[in-house]
Amino acid sequence: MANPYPNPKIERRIRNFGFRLTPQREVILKAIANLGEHATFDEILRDVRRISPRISAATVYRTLESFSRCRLVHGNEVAGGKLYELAGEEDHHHLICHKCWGDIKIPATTVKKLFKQLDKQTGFLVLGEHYIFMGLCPECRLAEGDTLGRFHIHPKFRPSDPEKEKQNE
Amino acid sequence: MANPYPNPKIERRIRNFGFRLTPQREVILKAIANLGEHATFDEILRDVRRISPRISAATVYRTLESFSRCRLVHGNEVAGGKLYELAGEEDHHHLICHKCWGDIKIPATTVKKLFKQLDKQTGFLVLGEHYIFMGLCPECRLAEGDTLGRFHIHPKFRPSDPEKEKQNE
DNA sequence: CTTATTATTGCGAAAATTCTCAGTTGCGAA
DNA sequence: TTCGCAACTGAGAATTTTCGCAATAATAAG
Repeated sequence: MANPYPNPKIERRIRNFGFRLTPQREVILKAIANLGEHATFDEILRDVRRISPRISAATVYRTLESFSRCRLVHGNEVAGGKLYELAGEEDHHHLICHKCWGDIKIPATTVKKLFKQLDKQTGFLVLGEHYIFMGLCPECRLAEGDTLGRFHIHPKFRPSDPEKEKQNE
Repeated sequence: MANPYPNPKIERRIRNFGFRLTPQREVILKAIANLGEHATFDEILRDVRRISPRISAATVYRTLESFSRCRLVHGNEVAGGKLYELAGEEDHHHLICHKCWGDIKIPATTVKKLFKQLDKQTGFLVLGEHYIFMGLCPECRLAEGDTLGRFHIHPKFRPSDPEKEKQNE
């Protein structure tokens, strides 16, 4: 999607951290970009293998870790599993509804105010630029009834999900 | 520490969610309470086995999951691993310094303001009551130099940590 | 271009986590 | 108290994730 691999900014970032550019990493980065906002490990591996079937799972795990370290991708634990996303130009956070799993993206500036206040009160400097806040979106708030309390599992991580079945063939 | 097991509030919570009280869960809950603020799975399992050596790891995994669902414990991904803590009376959040790993606890009310603002702007109702914000504590901010950028691993999860060695014998 | 250094890779093994299943047992209802 | 349902447990299998290692190849220096 955004930031295809041959990108001087990205290359510089990787090298600045002492990491190296390899063909495998090119494929993996492209896969994450293609998959959009929130990709699971399985989705990434599948996409990677479509291009280069010989890339090992271990390499993908390790690359994801490396990319996280140089903040090229964000890896976030969400309701039962980890979701990856390419770190774009503008910092942002997510509001994810744990009922319909809708995702509202908010600019980092909205949250900056809180962080400034925390700084004033405690002297602590918050550095993360990609937090996920769980809760209820406007629609689900109205159509409420049960939810509150129960902890739902993200559809992508549910064992018997129609979405997942499709991909398994 | 707080909230030892024979506790009507806790029992009610568990049953309200359709979960059951068992001797194993009593031991596990006590272990988490004993271990204090942030316990790893290994620490919990070790503590549990000291009391009841026959409790299986699978049971501990499953119990931790169940307790999380009824919000009796908070499980949080922190720099390379998951840390568990008993959900106490007062909701709170954590500011963790990724340099010295100090932990500043802040009352939930401090963050409520942000959530209210998010509500006003988007209509989204944030429900989480136990977020962890990573960054730099007042001391490490001054003594800075390198850090920024690099992603550190929490001491409890470092493969060759003196802390961990002690326990392994 | 050549060379030395060292991060990276793929493989198989190891470790961690989840799952399956048959037997138990908590607990609500009678 | 007894009964019956369904949640829970332990053991082992299955799966996922990490690790160790020898071979490879990206990078920087000459």
